[in-house]
Amino acid sequence: MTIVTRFAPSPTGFIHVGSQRTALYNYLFARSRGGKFILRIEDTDRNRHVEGAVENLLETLRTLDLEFDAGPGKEDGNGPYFQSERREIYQKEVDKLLEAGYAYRCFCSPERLESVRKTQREKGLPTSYDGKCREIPPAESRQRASAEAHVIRLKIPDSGVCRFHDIVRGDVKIDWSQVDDQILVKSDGYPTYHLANVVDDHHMKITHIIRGEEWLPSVPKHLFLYRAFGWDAPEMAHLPLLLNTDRSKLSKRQGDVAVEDYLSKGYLPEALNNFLALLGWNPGRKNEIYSMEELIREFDINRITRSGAVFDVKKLNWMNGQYIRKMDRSCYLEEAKKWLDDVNINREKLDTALLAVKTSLSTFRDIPEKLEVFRGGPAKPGPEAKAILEADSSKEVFQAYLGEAEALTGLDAEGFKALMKSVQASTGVKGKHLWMPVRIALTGEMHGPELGYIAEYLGKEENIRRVRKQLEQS
RNA sequence: GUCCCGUUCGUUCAGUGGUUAGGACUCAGGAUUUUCAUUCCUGCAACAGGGGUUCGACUCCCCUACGGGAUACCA
Repeated sequence: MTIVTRFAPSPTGFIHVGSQRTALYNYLFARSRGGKFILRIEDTDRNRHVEGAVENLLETLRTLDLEFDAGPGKEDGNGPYFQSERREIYQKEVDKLLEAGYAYRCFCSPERLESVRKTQREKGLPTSYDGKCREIPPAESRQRASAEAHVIRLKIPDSGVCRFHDIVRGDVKIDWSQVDDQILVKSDGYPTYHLANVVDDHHMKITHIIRGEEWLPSVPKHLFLYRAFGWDAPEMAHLPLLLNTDRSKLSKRQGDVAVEDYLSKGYLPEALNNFLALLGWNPGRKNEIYSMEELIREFDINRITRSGAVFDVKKLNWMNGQYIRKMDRSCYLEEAKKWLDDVNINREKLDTALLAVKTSLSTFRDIPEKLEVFRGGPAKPGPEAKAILEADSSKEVFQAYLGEAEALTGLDAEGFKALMKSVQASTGVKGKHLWMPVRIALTGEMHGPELGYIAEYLGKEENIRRVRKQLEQS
């Protein structure tokens, strides 16, 4: 049997990182088993329609390298992949349900429903539809349907228990009495998620549903639908939720939740995938860094964790830094150049500067700040730095430095090292006492990237100018 | 309120009856380095509580507590 999974987001404008993980797991599972991964757009809520959301979604999925085998713009005969374009299909299917008595029309107003719920809650009863329209005779129902606003509801059994198996949760049982007569078709004629997802999953031959834990309580409704239609239900795996630091459901209030937010903050898609993959699953090895190929090779749906996972940015930062450090020279430079914030930097020697800060980055957005040391003149030294500059040995170093530097034709990192070596030889000053004064003379700071890079970036003339200026001042 | 799911270091993930309870992130200390960063080493730190079952429970069962989710003409 060919495995078919799907990612079925509703296009609300951006992809939640939780959704990214769901998509990723669906993708990994399908790929690891030689199956197919499908993208379906769940746009049945017209009130939540967001312009451009689908385009953005497709673009983000592309960036994340989660390629689907069928979906919008990639038809395979089972489409269309927008639910809004599948209304005739739902209509046809729901008619069968009506015919067979598994569903019924409900003419109750939203106001009445709200008041019913309210009294139920006050009495401590589970809130659910009270079944007022359940027993309207078919003929009368049909007649009223043409004139009155109505919805179509599922006729859930009122006793017994629904048992099912979930790959992540194991055996779960829910009393049918707890299950509501779910609305299948809204008064505007659009299907609800419950109807649409069952019908589509069947028609699209989905074999495994991998989705968030919030859907677990709805499973009986879906199972009832499969049974009513006479279809086999797919296997299911309900994923644990992603949480805020305080363990509440990951929300916008407490930080970024959109994939797009993280991308625009300079996180690499690969790092994001790697990080999210390990939130709720692990291959049982000590390693933490996995390429997409490795994730596909290692992924095992039976090793998915059951409890919610806090989205820990600190670890993401570390991991992203690992990915940045691992990038080869040209890839790194190409990416890094997208993150410059102004032109106040020597373009010709930009590469030198960027390479110099590579190991200190956790995201690409750190670049402008890290590049600070390269632009403008040296900073004004602090008290501690000043003390170092004023030491006698420092003056000796500066003098020797100038003498040696003048004779040079040019200055690169390599040449700088040689230069320092010979200054050390001629002055007898070494280690910290040798390097610190030079660092401070060149940058004004006591910390920063490797000095060789800085010297190379400044060039011979500027080196001499700054050191001379320092010597004259002290 | 009702139903469902969950609970191992601060975080994340291992560990499925007998382990000095392990790795990673964070944090602290140390080494390397011209500084910072990197890298490496070391350390701190956990089985929610109570009952069972068992010769023996982090591991199995029950209860409690706590956390989360669902209870929409949203998905």
